[in-house]
Amino acid sequence: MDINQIIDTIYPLTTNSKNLLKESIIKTKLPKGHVLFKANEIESTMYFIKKGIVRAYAYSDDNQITFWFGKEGSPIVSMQSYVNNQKGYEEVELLEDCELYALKTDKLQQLYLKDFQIANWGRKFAEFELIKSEERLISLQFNTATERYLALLKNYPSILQRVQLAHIASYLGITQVSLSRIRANLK
Amino acid sequence: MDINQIIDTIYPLTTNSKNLLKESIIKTKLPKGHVLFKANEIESTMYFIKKGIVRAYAYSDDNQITFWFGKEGSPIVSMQSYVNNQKGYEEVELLEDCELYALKTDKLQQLYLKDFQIANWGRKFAEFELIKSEERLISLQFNTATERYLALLKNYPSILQRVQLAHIASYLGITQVSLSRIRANLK
DNA sequence: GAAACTATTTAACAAATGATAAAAAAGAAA
DNA sequence: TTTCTTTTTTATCATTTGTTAAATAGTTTC
Repeated sequence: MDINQIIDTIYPLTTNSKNLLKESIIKTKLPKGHVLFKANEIESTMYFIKKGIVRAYAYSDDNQITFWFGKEGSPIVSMQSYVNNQKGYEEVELLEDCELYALKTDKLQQLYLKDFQIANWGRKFAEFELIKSEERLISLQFNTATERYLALLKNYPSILQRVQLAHIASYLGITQVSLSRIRANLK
Repeated sequence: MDINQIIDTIYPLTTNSKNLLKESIIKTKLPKGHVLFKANEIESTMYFIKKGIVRAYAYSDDNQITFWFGKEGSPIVSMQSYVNNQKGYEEVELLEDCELYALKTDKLQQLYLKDFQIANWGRKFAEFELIKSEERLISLQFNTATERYLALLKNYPSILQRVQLAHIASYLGITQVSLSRIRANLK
């Protein structure tokens, strides 16, 4: 997905502001398995996914628990770093070879204080992420594991081809054994 | 909690911008039991809580499931209305007599496009709500019901004195019977 | 293709939670 | 206080999910 489309979907900018923003964005390629963010670090870069799929996870005891998947068009941000300049708890791993757009967050913060349009773009960015977060929260709190699994397949049919079931299970808040059982019962 | 403090905690504004924002804010009192937001409506007002406590809930079949508590200083917003001008799924009920600051969201949207400071204020507002939503999501996905109950008590010790256990149970994602059992086991 | 490795499923039992009903406790009203 | 109502707890049994271990299926490497 092209960077122009990604930017405009969030909030359409005038040519001037858009160029200002794009000046700070660099395209990069990184291989499958690369760990983009590490836990307990302040991340200075955010990304948008041009091509590929990634997961964010955190450790609970020794277990990795996946709590987010990103695909084409998704932003990759460590929210604690982005918002509060503090260490985050999450790690982000590339599940496929990826093409990413990289953006230094300190540059973005400067633009927020300099450019009116970009400030509103940043507002809409946070608002849309908030909507997504709320939807996921409601789904975790209201629906059973089976319902969440079916909803995930509906919203993202190709995920089974792209992501291991172990990651999907922890994303759903259950063990892999439980997911296997759920899948067996659906047949 | 005073409106100046609420505004400044989100993002400190210059006197000018702050007055502009405060011009659109009206103080109101509403009684315990009042339903502030109804499901399937576009809400045109957002609030900040000066005094009191409220809950947001949605229906799952015939059951009300509480997914958020607001207390002094909290904003009350129907996110779907606020962000997308669409109907929300939530209802908001006052659990105590409340003093609220009311703000018409269309006025706020106008200010976002007119005042640079207020645009950045709105950005920080969404960012902080996003941080809170992510924290809650992680807690639902990573922790057991017992852990979530203990964390709630720690973060909000007076909640037991102010909110019925039935609301707390559904907030934790369990039945009231389960919560009773957890409380009994902790003794 | 065989061996080695990884991912997924199945099995068996334990622990946690749900559902329903009833009892007990707490609070409100007469 | 006494009664009535609401809230919370307890008890019982069903269902779901967790844990551990083993079996099967799928991939990669030589």
